[in-house]
Amino acid sequence: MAIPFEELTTVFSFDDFVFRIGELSKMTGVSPRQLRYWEQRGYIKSLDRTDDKRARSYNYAAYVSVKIIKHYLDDGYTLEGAVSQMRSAIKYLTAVRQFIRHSVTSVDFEDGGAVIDLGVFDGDQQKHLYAHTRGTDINYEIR
DNA sequence: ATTCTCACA
DNA sequence: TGTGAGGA
Repeated sequence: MAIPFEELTTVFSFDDFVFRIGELSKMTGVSPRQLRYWEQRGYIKSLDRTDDKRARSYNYAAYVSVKIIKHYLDDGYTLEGAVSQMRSAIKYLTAVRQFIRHSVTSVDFEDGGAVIDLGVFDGDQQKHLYAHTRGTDINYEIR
């Protein structure tokens, strides 16, 4: 029984994850003071604050950005350098994510491994490219 | 209990 | 960037 990948992506939305500054701080090891400062500098952004919500809130995208900045910061980069690395990393991640979103149409399982449908392969759009994965080993098949 | 802004012995 | 004040 193949799982329709698109349904999973609509049901499982990362945007449903929203954190406040204290939570994001614990999740990333970055102090609330730093988070506010980074936002002031335009490095990260919090969700729009409506009249009733005076406190900042962050989505998953913000979490990823902070996590990446923190990574390079710990690696010895300056804040500006870490932010630069974060921006390019986000570009790569976005490109890969988009590719996967549009290429993976379904996933099935056969004898312990996954069979991932990578969509139409030929110009006539009659055949699909399948990736058979077991662990880190990947074999391709046109069917 | 948390978060916010502002100022800085 | 940290910290404390004074509010909400």
